[in-house]
Amino acid sequence: MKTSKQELERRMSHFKDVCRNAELKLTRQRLEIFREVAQTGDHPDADGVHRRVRKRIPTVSLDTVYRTLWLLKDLGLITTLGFHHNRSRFDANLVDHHHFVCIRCGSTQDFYSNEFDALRLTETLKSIGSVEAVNVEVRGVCRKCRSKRTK
Amino acid sequence: MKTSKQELERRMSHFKDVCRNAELKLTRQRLEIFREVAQTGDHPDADGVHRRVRKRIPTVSLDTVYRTLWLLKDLGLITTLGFHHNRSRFDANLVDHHHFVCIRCGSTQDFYSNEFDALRLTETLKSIGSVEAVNVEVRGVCRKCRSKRTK
DNA sequence: GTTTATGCAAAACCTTTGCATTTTG
DNA sequence: CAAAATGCAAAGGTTTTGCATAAAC
Repeated sequence: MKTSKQELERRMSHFKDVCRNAELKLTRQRLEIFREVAQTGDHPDADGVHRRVRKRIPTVSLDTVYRTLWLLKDLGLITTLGFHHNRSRFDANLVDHHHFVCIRCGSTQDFYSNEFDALRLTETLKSIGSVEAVNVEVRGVCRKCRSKRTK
Repeated sequence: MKTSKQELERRMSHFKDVCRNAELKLTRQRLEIFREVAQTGDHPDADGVHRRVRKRIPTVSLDTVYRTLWLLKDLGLITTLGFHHNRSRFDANLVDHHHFVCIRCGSTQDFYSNEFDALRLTETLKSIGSVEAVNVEVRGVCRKCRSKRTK
């Protein structure tokens, strides 16, 4: 699901604010790299971001993409999610949400659930440590993959 | 939490059954690699398994450990879980459970929760695909790390 | 004895780092 | 102009692969 124009603009503007506040330079690379992650509904890896940003900035290098993505993570502008095929993947959706991961093709879709968000933390859990985030990962086979091999 | 003697024996015997069924050879390496994962309560990466197995079989190579771990996964005898520092981690606990991951040290602890297991799948979710497993990942700071830097 | 698994070494892969050059504020 | 970011190339770390040797059935 692609990000709406409105939401994208909100994210871009927040991104600029945070950069200015942190006295970070607003380079064309940073703008395009963030826009790419903020714009897409899937959860691209560094190489995917690089490939797409290169369409706008043909000379951008993969290491700049990596440096920028980790920087964005440090700034709290994006998060990382579980790997697939040994690659980190990035997500600019900061609203509480959960993931459906297809065990065949690895595609990940966001979904929302009041019930999942309302999960109470058990006593056992509290004794393990202090909780920062609860994320539900649902694994299964997505529609596309199901229709491919329906036996 | 270490696996009980009884449970370990159950796992070993299941492992042997599955191998025989698949006409796979029961080598000393396979036995010790599986035993190592089945025995421990933490969720070691390939290097960790290799290091520990080498105590019993000093000549075992890292690539055999990898090949065996992926084989065990294909056979459904172990599962992989989210990465930490770019390393795959392995888990022989096949009973429904959830994970607490420490965002500082990366240690992962299993926990059980009837409430979490009973999560109903919403309609939205059903439309995304068929569900195989629901896993809750709780991120936070574990007790050890909390006592280290209590500011 | 035949088939399969192992160990070795080298390759493949993703990610990070040092440094000269370019760009931003 | 000073400070910081980029691009390049090379290194670092994990995982995979080809092939001869060794082990299991």
